[in-house]
Amino acid sequence: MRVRFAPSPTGYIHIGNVRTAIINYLIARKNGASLVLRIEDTDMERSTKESERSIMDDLTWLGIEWNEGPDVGGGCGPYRQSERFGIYNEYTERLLREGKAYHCYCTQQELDAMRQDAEKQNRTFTYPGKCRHLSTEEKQKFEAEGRKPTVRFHVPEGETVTIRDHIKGSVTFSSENIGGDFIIVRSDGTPIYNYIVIIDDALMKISHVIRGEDHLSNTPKQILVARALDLPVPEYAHLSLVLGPDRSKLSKRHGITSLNMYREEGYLPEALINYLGMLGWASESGDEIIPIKEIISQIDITNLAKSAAIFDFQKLKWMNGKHLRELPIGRATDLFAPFIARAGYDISSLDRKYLEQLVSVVQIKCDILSDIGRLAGIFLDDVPSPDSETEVMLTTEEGNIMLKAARELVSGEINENNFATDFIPRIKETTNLKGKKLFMPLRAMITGRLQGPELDQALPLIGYHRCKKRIDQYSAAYTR
RNA sequence: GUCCCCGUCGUCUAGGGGUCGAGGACACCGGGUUUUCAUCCCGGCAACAGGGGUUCGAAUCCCCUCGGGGAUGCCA
Repeated sequence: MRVRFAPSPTGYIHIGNVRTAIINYLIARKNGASLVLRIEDTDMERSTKESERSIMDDLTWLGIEWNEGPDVGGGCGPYRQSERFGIYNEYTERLLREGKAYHCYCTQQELDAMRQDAEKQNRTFTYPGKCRHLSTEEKQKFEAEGRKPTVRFHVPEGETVTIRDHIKGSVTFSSENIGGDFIIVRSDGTPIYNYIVIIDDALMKISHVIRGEDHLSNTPKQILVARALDLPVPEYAHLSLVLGPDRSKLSKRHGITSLNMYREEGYLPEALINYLGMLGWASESGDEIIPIKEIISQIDITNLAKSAAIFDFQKLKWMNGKHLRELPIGRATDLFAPFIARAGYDISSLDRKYLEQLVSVVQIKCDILSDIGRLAGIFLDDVPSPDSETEVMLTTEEGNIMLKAARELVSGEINENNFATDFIPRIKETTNLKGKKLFMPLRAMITGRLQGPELDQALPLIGYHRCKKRIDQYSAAYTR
Protein backbone atom coordinates (compact mmCIF):
# COMPACT_ATOMS: atom_id res chain seq x y z
CA MET A 1 0.00 0.00 0.00
CA ARG A 2 1.14 3.52 -0.85
CA VAL A 3 -0.90 6.61 -0.09
CA ARG A 4 -0.43 10.28 -0.76
CA PHE A 5 -1.44 13.69 0.38
CA ALA A 6 -1.49 16.23 -2.42
CA PRO A 7 -2.16 19.78 -1.31
CA SER A 8 -2.27 22.79 -3.53
CA PRO A 9 0.02 25.52 -2.16
CA THR A 10 -2.42 28.38 -2.51
CA GLY A 11 -2.65 29.48 1.11
CA TYR A 12 -2.51 28.21 4.63
CA ILE A 13 -3.59 24.63 5.04
CA HIS A 14 -7.25 24.36 5.67
CA ILE A 15 -8.92 22.23 8.33
CA GLY A 16 -10.66 20.05 5.74
CA ASN A 17 -7.35 19.24 4.07
CA VAL A 18 -5.76 18.71 7.43
CA ARG A 19 -8.29 15.99 8.05
CA THR A 20 -7.48 14.38 4.71
CA ALA A 21 -3.79 14.51 5.62
CA ILE A 22 -4.46 13.02 9.04
CA ILE A 23 -6.54 10.17 7.70
CA ASN A 24 -3.89 9.38 5.08
CA TYR A 25 -1.23 9.45 7.76
CA LEU A 26 -3.23 7.26 10.14
CA ILE A 27 -4.07 4.72 7.45
CA ALA A 28 -0.47 4.68 6.24
CA ARG A 29 0.87 4.02 9.72
CA LYS A 30 -1.70 1.36 10.34
CA ASN A 31 -0.65 -0.52 7.24
CA GLY A 32 3.03 0.23 7.33
CA ALA A 33 2.57 2.07 4.05
CA SER A 34 4.53 4.94 2.60
CA LEU A 35 2.98 8.38 2.64
CA VAL A 36 3.89 10.54 -0.32
CA LEU A 37 3.63 14.33 -0.16
CA ARG A 38 3.00 15.76 -3.58
CA ILE A 39 2.67 19.48 -4.24
CA GLU A 40 -0.01 20.26 -6.79
CA ASP A 41 1.17 23.60 -8.03
CA THR A 42 0.09 23.65 -11.66
CA ASP A 43 -1.92 26.78 -11.08
CA MET A 44 1.04 29.11 -11.36
CA GLU A 45 -1.09 32.16 -10.61
CA ARG A 46 -2.14 31.06 -7.18
CA SER A 47 0.65 28.77 -6.04
CA THR A 48 3.39 30.18 -3.86
CA LYS A 49 6.53 28.85 -2.28
CA GLU A 50 5.51 30.41 1.04
CA SER A 51 2.31 28.39 1.07
CA GLU A 52 4.23 25.25 0.33
CA ARG A 53 6.58 26.05 3.21
CA SER A 54 3.75 26.76 5.63
CA ILE A 55 1.89 23.60 4.67
CA MET A 56 4.96 21.50 5.36
CA ASP A 57 5.59 23.37 8.62
CA ASP A 58 2.06 22.80 9.76
CA LEU A 59 2.10 19.12 8.88
CA THR A 60 5.37 18.68 10.70
CA TRP A 61 4.01 20.50 13.71
CA LEU A 62 1.08 18.12 13.70
CA GLY A 63 3.48 15.23 13.79
CA ILE A 64 2.63 14.01 10.33
CA GLU A 65 5.71 12.62 8.65
CA TRP A 66 5.89 11.73 5.00
CA ASN A 67 8.24 9.20 3.50
CA GLU A 68 8.61 10.87 0.14
CA GLY A 69 8.17 14.46 -0.85
CA PRO A 70 9.83 17.53 -2.34
CA ASP A 71 12.02 18.05 0.72
CA VAL A 72 12.98 14.46 1.50
CA GLY A 73 13.06 13.11 -2.02
CA GLY A 74 12.27 9.51 -2.90
CA GLY A 75 12.29 7.22 -5.87
CA CYS A 76 9.30 8.71 -7.66
CA GLY A 77 10.20 12.37 -7.84
CA PRO A 78 10.13 15.13 -8.56
CA TYR A 79 7.29 15.72 -6.13
CA ARG A 80 6.20 19.12 -7.36
CA GLN A 81 3.94 18.98 -10.35
CA SER A 82 5.50 22.17 -11.68
CA GLU A 83 8.73 20.20 -12.03
CA ARG A 84 7.05 17.41 -13.96
CA PHE A 85 5.73 19.30 -16.95
CA GLY A 86 8.11 17.42 -19.24
CA ILE A 87 6.56 14.14 -18.17
CA TYR A 88 3.04 15.35 -18.84
CA ASN A 89 4.03 16.73 -22.23
CA GLU A 90 5.05 13.29 -23.40
CA TYR A 91 1.67 11.90 -22.45
CA THR A 92 -0.06 14.78 -24.16
CA GLU A 93 1.93 14.18 -27.36
CA ARG A 94 0.90 10.57 -27.24
CA LEU A 95 -2.79 11.34 -26.78
CA LEU A 96 -2.61 13.83 -29.63
CA ARG A 97 -0.84 11.36 -31.86
CA GLU A 98 -3.35 8.63 -31.13
CA GLY A 99 -6.29 10.93 -31.73
CA LYS A 100 -7.44 10.71 -28.12
CA ALA A 101 -6.97 14.41 -27.62
CA TYR A 102 -7.05 17.44 -29.87
CA HIS A 103 -6.27 21.14 -29.99
CA CYS A 104 -9.15 23.42 -29.27
CA TYR A 105 -9.14 27.02 -30.43
CA CYS A 106 -12.35 28.15 -28.79
CA THR A 107 -11.79 31.26 -26.74
CA GLN A 108 -12.83 31.87 -23.19
CA GLN A 109 -15.52 34.25 -24.48
CA GLU A 110 -16.92 31.73 -26.94
CA LEU A 111 -17.09 29.10 -24.25
CA ASP A 112 -18.74 31.45 -21.79
CA ALA A 113 -21.35 32.30 -24.41
CA MET A 114 -22.08 28.61 -25.03
CA ARG A 115 -22.34 28.03 -21.32
CA GLN A 116 -24.77 30.89 -20.87
CA ASP A 117 -26.90 29.68 -23.77
CA ALA A 118 -27.11 26.27 -22.20
CA GLU A 119 -28.12 27.79 -18.92
CA LYS A 120 -30.83 29.91 -20.54
CA GLN A 121 -32.27 26.85 -22.19
CA ASN A 122 -32.00 25.01 -18.89
CA ARG A 123 -29.74 22.38 -20.40
CA THR A 124 -26.51 20.94 -19.11
CA PHE A 125 -23.54 22.45 -20.85
CA THR A 126 -21.59 19.89 -22.77
CA TYR A 127 -18.71 20.95 -24.95
CA PRO A 128 -19.99 20.12 -28.46
CA GLY A 129 -16.62 19.06 -29.83
CA LYS A 130 -16.42 21.96 -32.24
CA CYS A 131 -12.66 21.73 -32.70
CA ARG A 132 -12.50 17.96 -32.79
CA HIS A 133 -12.08 17.71 -36.55
CA LEU A 134 -10.44 20.95 -37.60
CA SER A 135 -8.69 21.00 -40.97
CA THR A 136 -5.11 22.17 -41.27
CA GLU A 137 -6.32 25.37 -42.93
CA GLU A 138 -8.74 26.13 -40.16
CA LYS A 139 -6.04 25.58 -37.60
CA GLN A 140 -3.66 27.84 -39.47
CA LYS A 141 -6.34 30.49 -39.67
CA PHE A 142 -6.81 30.42 -35.90
CA GLU A 143 -3.09 30.45 -35.33
CA ALA A 144 -2.77 33.42 -37.65
CA GLU A 145 -5.37 35.19 -35.52
CA GLY A 146 -3.02 34.65 -32.63
CA ARG A 147 -5.19 32.11 -30.85
CA LYS A 148 -3.34 29.77 -28.52
CA PRO A 149 -5.05 26.38 -28.36
CA THR A 150 -5.89 24.32 -25.33
CA VAL A 151 -5.78 20.55 -25.48
CA ARG A 152 -9.02 18.69 -24.96
CA PHE A 153 -9.40 15.08 -24.06
CA HIS A 154 -11.72 13.22 -26.41
CA VAL A 155 -14.26 11.57 -24.15
CA PRO A 156 -15.31 8.24 -25.64
CA GLU A 157 -19.01 7.78 -26.15
CA GLY A 158 -21.13 5.22 -24.37
CA GLU A 159 -18.52 4.37 -21.86
CA THR A 160 -19.29 3.51 -18.27
CA VAL A 161 -16.99 4.06 -15.33
CA THR A 162 -17.58 2.28 -12.07
CA ILE A 163 -15.59 3.27 -9.04
CA ARG A 164 -15.39 0.80 -6.23
CA ASP A 165 -14.91 3.19 -3.41
CA HIS A 166 -13.88 1.89 0.00
CA ILE A 167 -16.17 4.37 1.71
CA LYS A 168 -18.97 5.11 -0.75
CA GLY A 169 -19.28 1.66 -2.24
CA SER A 170 -19.86 1.17 -5.92
CA VAL A 171 -20.46 4.39 -7.85
CA THR A 172 -21.22 4.38 -11.56
CA PHE A 173 -20.95 7.23 -14.07
CA SER A 174 -21.68 7.31 -17.74
CA SER A 175 -19.34 9.15 -20.09
CA GLU A 176 -22.35 11.11 -21.43
CA ASN A 177 -22.63 12.90 -18.15
CA ILE A 178 -19.21 14.30 -17.62
CA GLY A 179 -19.70 17.46 -19.62
CA GLY A 180 -18.06 16.58 -22.90
CA ASP A 181 -14.45 16.77 -23.98
CA PHE A 182 -12.63 18.49 -21.17
CA ILE A 183 -9.51 20.61 -21.26
CA ILE A 184 -6.35 18.87 -20.12
CA VAL A 185 -3.77 21.49 -21.10
CA ARG A 186 -4.28 25.24 -20.81
CA SER A 187 -3.51 27.57 -23.68
CA ASP A 188 -0.33 28.57 -21.86
CA GLY A 189 0.80 24.95 -22.03
CA THR A 190 0.34 24.04 -18.37
CA PRO A 191 -1.66 20.89 -17.64
CA ILE A 192 -4.80 20.62 -15.57
CA TYR A 193 -5.42 18.80 -12.33
CA ASN A 194 -7.97 16.28 -13.57
CA TYR A 195 -5.56 15.16 -16.24
CA ILE A 196 -2.33 14.81 -14.35
CA VAL A 197 -3.46 13.48 -10.97
CA ILE A 198 -4.04 10.10 -12.44
CA ILE A 199 -0.67 10.16 -14.23
CA ASP A 200 1.15 11.07 -11.05
CA ASP A 201 -0.75 8.56 -8.96
CA ALA A 202 0.24 5.88 -11.45
CA LEU A 203 3.85 6.98 -11.76
CA MET A 204 4.21 7.34 -8.03
CA LYS A 205 2.71 3.89 -7.59
CA ILE A 206 -0.06 5.12 -5.33
CA SER A 207 -2.27 2.17 -4.45
CA HIS A 208 -4.96 4.01 -2.51
CA VAL A 209 -6.18 7.50 -3.12
CA ILE A 210 -7.76 8.87 0.02
CA ARG A 211 -9.16 12.34 -0.60
CA GLY A 212 -12.21 14.53 -0.11
CA GLU A 213 -15.58 13.65 -1.53
CA ASP A 214 -15.52 16.80 -3.61
CA HIS A 215 -13.25 14.87 -5.96
CA LEU A 216 -15.67 11.99 -6.47
CA SER A 217 -17.58 13.53 -9.38
CA ASN A 218 -14.36 14.20 -11.24
CA THR A 219 -12.95 10.75 -10.74
CA PRO A 220 -14.51 9.31 -13.93
CA LYS A 221 -12.66 11.92 -16.01
CA GLN A 222 -9.43 10.81 -14.41
CA ILE A 223 -10.17 7.15 -14.99
CA LEU A 224 -10.99 7.79 -18.63
CA VAL A 225 -7.57 9.41 -18.98
CA ALA A 226 -5.98 6.38 -17.34
CA ARG A 227 -7.73 4.09 -19.79
CA ALA A 228 -6.60 6.12 -22.77
CA LEU A 229 -3.04 6.05 -21.51
CA ASP A 230 -3.08 2.46 -20.30
CA LEU A 231 -2.24 3.55 -16.79
CA PRO A 232 -3.24 1.61 -13.68
CA VAL A 233 -6.15 3.00 -11.66
CA PRO A 234 -5.67 3.19 -7.90
CA GLU A 235 -8.22 2.16 -5.30
CA TYR A 236 -10.26 5.00 -3.91
CA ALA A 237 -11.64 6.15 -0.60
CA HIS A 238 -13.58 9.39 -0.77
CA LEU A 239 -13.86 11.03 2.60
CA SER A 240 -17.08 12.76 3.50
CA LEU A 241 -16.72 16.50 3.68
CA VAL A 242 -16.22 18.69 6.72
CA LEU A 243 -19.01 21.25 6.83
CA GLY A 244 -19.43 24.61 8.49
CA PRO A 245 -22.33 25.33 10.85
CA ASP A 246 -24.45 26.29 7.84
CA ARG A 247 -23.87 22.84 6.32
CA SER A 248 -21.85 24.03 3.38
CA LYS A 249 -18.30 22.96 2.68
CA LEU A 250 -16.04 24.43 5.34
CA SER A 251 -14.31 27.52 4.01
CA LYS A 252 -12.70 30.79 5.08
CA ARG A 253 -15.99 32.47 5.59
CA HIS A 254 -16.72 30.10 8.47
CA GLY A 255 -14.06 31.83 10.52
CA ILE A 256 -11.18 29.95 11.97
CA THR A 257 -10.43 27.31 9.38
CA SER A 258 -6.72 27.37 8.80
CA LEU A 259 -4.57 25.12 10.89
CA ASN A 260 -2.04 27.77 11.81
CA MET A 261 -4.73 29.72 13.63
CA TYR A 262 -5.39 26.76 15.85
CA ARG A 263 -1.70 26.40 16.36
CA GLU A 264 -1.42 30.04 17.38
CA GLU A 265 -4.33 29.83 19.77
CA GLY A 266 -2.66 26.98 21.53
CA TYR A 267 -4.32 23.82 20.35
CA LEU A 268 -2.35 20.63 20.75
CA PRO A 269 -1.42 18.45 17.77
CA GLU A 270 -2.65 15.36 19.59
CA ALA A 271 -6.01 17.00 20.26
CA LEU A 272 -6.41 18.10 16.66
CA ILE A 273 -5.56 14.62 15.44
CA ASN A 274 -7.89 13.09 18.00
CA TYR A 275 -10.76 15.38 17.04
CA LEU A 276 -10.30 15.37 13.27
CA GLY A 277 -9.58 11.65 13.30
CA MET A 278 -12.85 11.07 15.10
CA LEU A 279 -14.93 13.27 12.86
CA GLY A 280 -16.63 10.53 10.94
CA TRP A 281 -15.18 7.71 12.90
CA ALA A 282 -15.69 6.23 16.39
CA SER A 283 -13.54 4.03 18.56
CA GLU A 284 -14.68 0.53 19.40
CA SER A 285 -15.08 1.33 23.07
CA GLY A 286 -16.85 4.60 22.44
CA ASP A 287 -14.07 6.46 24.23
CA GLU A 288 -13.56 9.93 22.85
CA ILE A 289 -10.19 10.87 24.24
CA ILE A 290 -7.83 8.38 22.75
CA PRO A 291 -4.13 8.43 21.99
CA ILE A 292 -2.97 8.49 18.39
CA LYS A 293 -1.47 5.03 18.77
CA GLU A 294 -4.89 3.67 19.59
CA ILE A 295 -6.55 5.43 16.65
CA ILE A 296 -3.96 3.91 14.34
CA SER A 297 -4.64 0.44 15.60
CA GLN A 298 -8.41 0.76 15.29
CA ILE A 299 -9.03 2.95 12.27
CA ASP A 300 -9.66 1.35 8.93
CA ILE A 301 -10.25 2.62 5.44
CA THR A 302 -13.62 0.89 5.41
CA ASN A 303 -15.02 2.08 8.72
CA LEU A 304 -15.12 5.78 8.00
CA ALA A 305 -18.49 7.54 7.91
CA LYS A 306 -20.26 8.15 4.61
CA SER A 307 -22.05 11.26 5.69
CA ALA A 308 -20.64 14.75 6.04
CA ALA A 309 -19.89 16.17 9.46
CA ILE A 310 -20.21 19.66 10.83
CA PHE A 311 -17.05 20.94 12.45
CA ASP A 312 -17.83 21.46 16.13
CA PHE A 313 -15.51 24.09 17.43
CA GLN A 314 -16.73 23.66 21.00
CA LYS A 315 -16.09 19.98 21.12
CA LEU A 316 -12.58 20.45 19.77
CA LYS A 317 -11.96 22.92 22.54
CA TRP A 318 -13.25 20.54 25.16
CA MET A 319 -11.11 17.79 23.74
CA ASN A 320 -8.06 20.03 23.73
CA GLY A 321 -8.67 20.82 27.41
CA LYS A 322 -8.76 17.13 28.16
CA HIS A 323 -5.43 16.57 26.48
CA LEU A 324 -3.98 19.70 28.04
CA ARG A 325 -4.83 18.65 31.58
CA GLU A 326 -3.16 15.31 31.09
CA LEU A 327 0.13 16.81 29.99
CA PRO A 328 3.06 16.05 32.29
CA ILE A 329 4.29 19.21 33.99
CA GLY A 330 7.55 19.43 32.11
CA ARG A 331 6.01 19.37 28.67
CA ALA A 332 3.11 21.53 29.82
CA THR A 333 5.56 24.18 30.98
CA ASP A 334 7.46 24.07 27.71
CA LEU A 335 4.23 24.55 25.82
CA PHE A 336 2.70 27.21 28.05
CA ALA A 337 5.83 29.32 28.43
CA PRO A 338 5.70 30.98 25.00
CA PHE A 339 2.07 31.88 25.59
CA ILE A 340 2.94 33.57 28.88
CA ALA A 341 5.61 35.49 27.05
CA ARG A 342 3.18 36.39 24.31
CA ALA A 343 0.84 37.87 26.93
CA GLY A 344 3.60 40.34 27.67
CA TYR A 345 5.50 38.81 30.56
CA ASP A 346 9.23 38.42 30.76
CA ILE A 347 9.65 34.76 31.48
CA SER A 348 13.42 34.82 31.29
CA SER A 349 13.44 36.46 34.71
CA LEU A 350 11.50 33.58 36.23
CA ASP A 351 13.14 30.41 37.33
CA ARG A 352 12.06 27.11 35.89
CA LYS A 353 10.76 25.74 39.17
CA TYR A 354 8.52 28.74 39.66
CA LEU A 355 7.23 28.48 36.11
CA GLU A 356 6.42 24.83 36.61
CA GLN A 357 4.53 25.57 39.81
CA LEU A 358 2.61 28.34 38.11
CA VAL A 359 1.70 26.08 35.22
CA SER A 360 0.67 23.21 37.43
CA VAL A 361 -1.66 25.46 39.40
CA VAL A 362 -3.23 26.97 36.30
CA GLN A 363 -3.19 24.04 33.87
CA ILE A 364 -6.52 22.73 35.09
CA LYS A 365 -8.18 26.03 34.22
CA CYS A 366 -7.14 26.00 30.57
CA ASP A 367 -8.69 24.51 27.48
CA ILE A 368 -6.15 26.01 25.14
CA LEU A 369 -2.63 27.23 25.78
CA SER A 370 -3.49 30.87 25.17
CA ASP A 371 -5.96 30.72 28.08
CA ILE A 372 -2.95 31.20 30.29
CA GLY A 373 -2.65 34.75 28.98
CA ARG A 374 -5.40 36.09 31.16
CA LEU A 375 -4.37 33.96 34.14
CA ALA A 376 -0.70 34.84 34.19
CA GLY A 377 -1.35 38.35 35.49
CA ILE A 378 -2.72 36.89 38.69
CA PHE A 379 0.81 35.80 39.52
CA LEU A 380 2.99 38.19 37.60
CA ASP A 381 1.28 41.58 37.76
CA ASP A 382 1.86 43.65 40.83
CA VAL A 383 -1.74 44.76 41.14
CA PRO A 384 -4.05 43.42 38.44
CA SER A 385 -6.83 45.81 37.57
CA PRO A 386 -10.07 44.14 38.49
CA ASP A 387 -12.88 43.62 36.01
CA SER A 388 -16.27 45.12 36.75
CA GLU A 389 -17.75 42.03 38.41
CA THR A 390 -14.81 41.88 40.74
CA GLU A 391 -15.18 45.53 41.60
CA VAL A 392 -18.78 44.86 42.54
CA MET A 393 -17.69 41.94 44.70
CA LEU A 394 -15.12 44.04 46.54
CA THR A 395 -17.69 46.74 47.24
CA THR A 396 -20.18 44.36 48.86
CA GLU A 397 -20.38 44.03 52.62
CA GLU A 398 -18.37 40.80 52.59
CA GLY A 399 -15.87 42.39 50.28
CA ASN A 400 -15.37 45.27 52.66
CA ILE A 401 -15.17 43.05 55.72
CA MET A 402 -12.60 40.97 53.87
CA LEU A 403 -10.47 43.91 52.84
CA LYS A 404 -10.47 45.45 56.31
CA ALA A 405 -9.58 42.20 58.02
CA ALA A 406 -6.90 41.39 55.48
CA ARG A 407 -5.35 44.81 55.74
CA GLU A 408 -5.02 44.52 59.45
CA LEU A 409 -3.56 41.01 59.32
CA VAL A 410 -1.13 41.76 56.59
CA SER A 411 0.31 44.77 58.29
CA GLY A 412 0.31 43.03 61.66
CA GLU A 413 0.71 39.41 62.60
CA ILE A 414 0.97 38.04 59.06
CA ASN A 415 4.36 38.41 57.47
CA GLU A 416 6.51 36.94 54.78
CA ASN A 417 7.20 33.81 56.80
CA ASN A 418 3.76 32.74 57.92
CA PHE A 419 1.79 34.13 54.98
CA ALA A 420 1.49 30.94 52.95
CA THR A 421 0.33 28.83 55.86
CA ASP A 422 -1.56 31.18 58.15
CA PHE A 423 -3.19 33.83 56.02
CA ILE A 424 -6.30 31.93 54.94
CA PRO A 425 -7.02 30.35 58.35
CA ARG A 426 -6.61 33.70 60.12
CA ILE A 427 -8.80 35.51 57.59
CA LYS A 428 -11.43 32.88 58.14
CA GLU A 429 -11.30 33.33 61.91
CA THR A 430 -11.36 37.09 61.88
CA THR A 431 -14.08 37.50 59.29
CA ASN A 432 -16.10 34.55 60.46
CA LEU A 433 -16.95 33.79 56.86
CA LYS A 434 -16.78 30.39 55.26
CA GLY A 435 -17.34 28.54 52.01
CA LYS A 436 -18.30 30.63 49.05
CA LYS A 437 -18.76 33.73 51.18
CA LEU A 438 -15.18 33.41 52.30
CA PHE A 439 -13.52 32.41 49.09
CA MET A 440 -15.21 34.61 46.55
CA PRO A 441 -14.28 37.93 48.16
CA LEU A 442 -10.92 36.50 49.07
CA ARG A 443 -10.34 35.54 45.47
CA ALA A 444 -11.43 38.97 44.31
CA MET A 445 -9.12 40.68 46.74
CA ILE A 446 -6.07 38.55 46.00
CA THR A 447 -6.37 37.98 42.27
CA GLY A 448 -8.57 40.78 40.98
CA ARG A 449 -10.78 38.17 39.34
CA LEU A 450 -13.76 36.04 40.22
CA GLN A 451 -12.32 33.04 38.47
CA GLY A 452 -8.92 31.53 38.72
CA PRO A 453 -6.69 28.94 40.28
CA GLU A 454 -7.06 27.21 43.65
CA LEU A 455 -6.35 29.96 46.13
CA ASP A 456 -4.38 27.94 48.66
CA GLN A 457 -2.04 26.85 45.87
CA ALA A 458 -1.87 30.24 44.24
CA LEU A 459 -1.13 32.23 47.39
CA PRO A 460 2.44 31.10 47.96
CA LEU A 461 3.22 31.69 44.31
CA ILE A 462 1.89 35.22 44.40
CA GLY A 463 3.74 35.89 47.62
CA TYR A 464 3.29 38.09 50.62
CA HIS A 465 4.53 41.33 49.16
CA ARG A 466 2.34 41.34 46.11
CA CYS A 467 -0.69 40.30 48.09
CA LYS A 468 -0.11 43.07 50.60
CA LYS A 469 0.20 45.60 47.82
CA ARG A 470 -3.03 44.42 46.26
CA ILE A 471 -4.88 44.43 49.56
CA ASP A 472 -3.72 47.94 50.29
CA GLN A 473 -4.63 49.33 46.90
CA TYR A 474 -7.99 47.59 46.67
CA SER A 475 -8.80 48.74 50.19
CA ALA A 476 -8.13 52.29 49.25
CA ALA A 477 -10.30 51.98 46.17
CA TYR A 478 -13.25 49.92 47.33
CA THR A 479 -13.81 50.27 51.09
CA ARG A 480 -16.04 52.91 52.61
C1' G B 1 -31.15 22.18 -14.69
C1' U B 2 -28.13 17.56 -15.01
C1' C B 3 -25.02 13.86 -12.71
C1' C B 4 -23.19 11.88 -8.11
C1' C B 5 -23.09 11.33 -2.72
C1' C B 6 -25.55 11.61 1.98
C1' G B 7 -29.92 11.61 5.71
C1' U B 8 -30.25 8.43 14.01
C1' C B 9 -30.75 13.74 19.72
C1' G B 10 -29.00 21.11 18.26
C1' U B 11 -23.81 18.80 17.02
C1' C B 12 -20.21 14.27 16.53
C1' U B 13 -21.64 9.33 16.60
C1' A B 14 -22.99 3.65 18.24
C1' G B 15 -26.23 0.43 15.85
C1' G B 16 -26.25 -3.40 9.85
C1' G B 17 -33.67 -7.40 10.85
C1' G B 18 -35.64 -9.25 17.22
C1' U B 19 -31.06 -8.04 22.97
C1' C B 20 -33.41 -0.48 20.71
C1' G B 21 -40.13 1.96 24.36
C1' A B 22 -32.48 3.53 20.49
C1' G B 23 -26.38 3.67 23.69
C1' G B 24 -22.08 7.21 24.29
C1' A B 25 -19.80 12.23 23.76
C1' C B 26 -20.06 17.85 23.17
C1' A B 27 -23.50 21.73 24.34
C1' C B 28 -27.48 22.89 27.71
C1' C B 29 -30.15 22.23 32.61
C1' G B 30 -30.11 20.22 37.67
C1' G B 31 -27.37 17.94 41.83
C1' G B 32 -22.83 16.24 44.42
C1' U B 33 -17.37 16.58 45.70
C1' U B 34 -14.02 20.68 46.39
C1' U B 35 -13.91 25.60 53.18
C1' U B 36 -13.99 28.84 46.32
C1' C B 37 -14.98 29.67 40.36
C1' A B 38 -13.09 25.53 37.53
C1' U B 39 -11.69 20.31 37.27
C1' C B 40 -14.05 15.69 38.62
C1' C B 41 -18.57 12.62 39.64
C1' C B 42 -23.95 11.71 39.29
C1' G B 43 -28.70 12.80 37.01
C1' G B 44 -31.94 15.19 33.24
C1' C B 45 -33.40 17.14 28.35
C1' A B 46 -33.19 15.50 23.40
C1' A B 47 -33.16 11.68 17.46
C1' C B 48 -34.26 6.87 13.72
C1' A B 49 -36.68 13.03 7.57
C1' G B 50 -41.75 11.40 5.41
C1' G B 51 -44.53 7.71 2.80
C1' G B 52 -45.02 3.01 0.78
C1' G B 53 -43.39 -2.04 0.50
C1' U B 54 -40.62 -6.98 2.05
C1' U B 55 -41.03 -9.68 6.82
C1' C B 56 -44.09 -12.95 12.27
C1' G B 57 -40.88 -8.67 13.32
C1' A B 58 -37.55 -2.79 10.27
C1' A B 59 -33.50 2.58 12.82
C1' U B 60 -31.45 -1.66 10.18
C1' C B 61 -33.40 -4.46 3.44
C1' C B 62 -36.10 -2.29 -1.26
C1' C B 63 -38.77 1.80 -3.77
C1' C B 64 -40.60 6.78 -4.03
C1' U B 65 -40.82 11.71 -2.05
C1' C B 66 -38.57 15.45 0.59
C1' G B 67 -34.24 17.61 2.57
C1' G B 68 -28.89 18.58 2.60
C1' G B 69 -24.24 18.52 0.13
C1' G B 70 -20.76 18.01 -3.95
C1' A B 71 -19.56 18.27 -9.12
C1' U B 72 -20.69 20.51 -13.57
C1' G B 73 -13.78 25.94 -14.46
C1' C B 74 -8.20 27.24 -19.41
C1' C B 75 -9.14 26.04 -9.77
C1' A B 76 -7.45 21.97 -7.04
